[in-house]
This record gives sequence, C-alpha cells and structure tokens, in this order.
Amino acid sequence: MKVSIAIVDDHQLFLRSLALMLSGFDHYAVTIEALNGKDLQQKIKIAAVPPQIILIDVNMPVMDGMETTAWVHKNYPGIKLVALSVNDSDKAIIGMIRAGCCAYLLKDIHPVELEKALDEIHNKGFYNADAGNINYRRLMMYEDKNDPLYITEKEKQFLQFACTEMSYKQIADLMSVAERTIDGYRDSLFLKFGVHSRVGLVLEAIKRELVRL
Amino acid sequence: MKVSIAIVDDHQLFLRSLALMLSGFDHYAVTIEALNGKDLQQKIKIAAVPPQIILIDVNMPVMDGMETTAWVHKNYPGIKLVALSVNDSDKAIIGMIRAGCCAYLLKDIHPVELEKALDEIHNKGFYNADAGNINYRRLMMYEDKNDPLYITEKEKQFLQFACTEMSYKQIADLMSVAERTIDGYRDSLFLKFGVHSRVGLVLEAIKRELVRL
DNA sequence: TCCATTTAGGGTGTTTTACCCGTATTGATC
DNA sequence: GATCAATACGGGTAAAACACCCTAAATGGA
Repeated sequence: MKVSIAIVDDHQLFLRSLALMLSGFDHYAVTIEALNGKDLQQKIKIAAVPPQIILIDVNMPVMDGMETTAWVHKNYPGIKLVALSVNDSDKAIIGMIRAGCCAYLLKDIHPVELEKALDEIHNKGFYNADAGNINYRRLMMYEDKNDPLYITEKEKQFLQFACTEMSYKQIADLMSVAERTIDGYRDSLFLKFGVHSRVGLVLEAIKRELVRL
Repeated sequence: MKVSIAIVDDHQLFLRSLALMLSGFDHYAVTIEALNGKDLQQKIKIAAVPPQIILIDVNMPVMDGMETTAWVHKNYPGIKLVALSVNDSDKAIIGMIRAGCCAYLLKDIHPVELEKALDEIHNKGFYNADAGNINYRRLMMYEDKNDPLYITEKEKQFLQFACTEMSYKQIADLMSVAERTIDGYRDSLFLKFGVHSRVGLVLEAIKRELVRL
C-alpha cells in the first residue's frame, strides 16, 4: 500500500510537476493537489480517505501556509504536515512549526533527499535537516526576543493603513474609531518598535514583513 | 527530432521535477539542468549542441536571471530565452524582456498552457500570455512614465535619508544644503512619483528598489 | 467578585510637513 | 547676448503629525 500525499502550492507548474515526480517514487502516491488552503479544505472533505502526509507551501494567497497548517492540525491531527518553502526566514519557520508542522524543507532540496525525508517523516514522524539547512538554535533565540513583542490585530490593521498616504484622521474613519484611539495604536507601536515617527513605523513594518506592499 | 531545452533554476526540487515533466511532453527533451547562471555557462560550453530553448528563473543567487539572459543573448543569439518566474513585478518583466527574453511566464501557469507556450515560442519565436497573465499595456505605460523619470544623484541621496527618522532639517544639515533646497528635492520627487507625503515617498522608494533597507 | 490589563476616548501645545509665493546663479541653446 | 531650463535658496502659512496630559468602559483571569 502506497503512502498517500497531498500537495498544496499556488504555483501550478510546480504543483503538477512535483506531483508527477512524487508519483515516480516507489512508496508514494499523490491523492490531492490543491492551489491554496481553501482549495485543500474542499478537496480533503470530499476525499474518501484523508492523505497521510501533506506538503504545504508557506507563501500562498487566499489562505497561507500557516493558516492552512493550523487548520489541518486541528481538524485532522493524524495527518503529518511538512512545510515546503523557498523562504528560510526565521519567522516563517517558527510560524509553521508552531502551527503544527513536523518538518520544514526548503525547495532547493534534492529529489533523492526529499524521498529520504518523506520516508523518515512517515516512519518516525519527524525529519531533521541534517545538512544544516536550518539553524534551530538561532531559531530559539529569535523566539525569545520576539515573545514580548506581540502585535494585536487592530495594530496590524492600523500598520497596514499607516503604510499608505492616508492621514491618521482618514485611517480613523476607515477603522471606525476615534482619532485618539489611532493615536493609541501609534504610540503603542512606537514603543514596541523603538521608533518615534510614522516613517519609522513604515520602515519597521516593512522590515518585519508585517505589511504587504 | 525533439526540441532541446535547458532549465535554469536555483530550487533543485523544482528544477528536477520540471525537467521530468517536460521530458514527458512529446516534442521536447531536457538536455541541460543548471542551478544558476554560472552553472549554465559551464554546462552550455561543454555541451555538444546548444539547447534551442532556455527556461530561466528570474530570482537566483550567484548569477541572476537578468544577467544570465543578457549573457546567453549575446553569446548564443540563436537560442530562444523564456523567463519563468513567480515574480510579476513590472521591473522584473521589463528587465528580462530588455535583456533578450522572448516570453515571460509565471510559475502558476498550467502544464498544458506551458506546452502550448513552448510550441508557440519554438514556431513563432514569441509567446503572448493570452490568459492576461501580464498586463503589457500597463508595462508600456510604466516604461514611458519611467523614461522621463530620471532621478538625480542628489535626489537619490535625499531619498536614502528620507527613509530614516530624520527630519528634513537634519537631512539638510547632513547634505550641507539649506532646508529649502531639501524642499525642492522633495517636491520634485513628489511630482515624479505621483505622491504627496513623505510616507508615499518612502513607499515608492522601496517599491522601486531605489533605497537599501 | 475584584483587580489588572487592554481598549477606547478626550484635551492641548509643539514640531514637522506640505505647499504657496518668490529670487539668484549657472550653463546650454538659439 | 538673450532666453530658457535647471538648481539652490528664502519667507510664510495651514494642516498634519507628534508628545504628553488625562478618564472610562470592557475584558479576562485570580
């Protein structure tokens, strides 16, 4: 019996060709190909048997890797989740592992290595990139540093608007709160980011990838 | 006789699986797989016959898509070059086409569409994404708009400083000019970028990659 | 239930920004 | 040698943005 695999990636070309490659592996069969999290939700629901392993791309529109991983982890705890990304930023890795991934692979992995990784994930339940792909120690340090820096939903939303040419007054109207309230969000973020101007706010937001341009 | 194809992409997994898929197409054979521009240079030199089509990823370390394209276009003008990217930014597309690409495909293209595109490129010498992948009209406008958009050294220098928390007064002191002069740089850039605030300036500077963070 | 934290709101004065008016100098073109 | 464009500089004003003061309601554990 082959191990069933689902792949989620927004780049169709990669999705299809990876599926083709995996189908060439002796012990694996691709049962679901999805273009994003929402797509996966639908396809997994109508599937007779859920897949045993899901490969998830981190960067996706509609429903991104983190969200998707969290959803699967909650609703199908038996499925082994593997993050597959071009992005080796600490933030992405931490997020995916927190969301419930048991492995984080980079897209420049060699096919042979990928097969070995899948074997290990299927048998042991986890895979540790021995090639030193990822520096786990640095990851932990990063996590400590970031813990006290929690940004609320409102603040994130405000940040997004702050990265436009709107005045605070306009932002306040758009968010349906008073101008003073916006003042509060701003001051709070000034403190968290260690800046003291809107320009500083914009720069930090971009550096930390908290906003999409 | 099959049409020979080279693929250049730094993500091994994608590179290998795409090669596998293309090999499945009736009229195509992958003769070279390279991880970056330098790698391609070596492999193309030792090849008995150069490939007829090269698929090039835009974002690569070592030697990126633009550089590689320019090199192939100069040294092997007979080879048809196809950009293959996740990045649909105007700048990247313009750059690749200028460097000598005859087509720009996005990585979320469907395999069937890719085969059609290759057919067209091989027969006609070009391919126009009919699916509206890329808005060529906007591209031309962008280019036109960009031509008169020449940014002086002083303005670039000012932009760099504008992307900090310094006030205009401080920037003026640092650049050893009067505050009014800074005002001039600012107004000139406002006009060129079509913005009306310092935040807008910062955002445009980052989008156009005119400043380094 | 109470205490603490978070979230929302308000007032006020200073600094910075955006935009208006203008002039002087340079250097290239006609 | 006059004209024109580009660059640097100057003053003034209104509107943002910023900083620092404060209170009240809601939320959410102990």
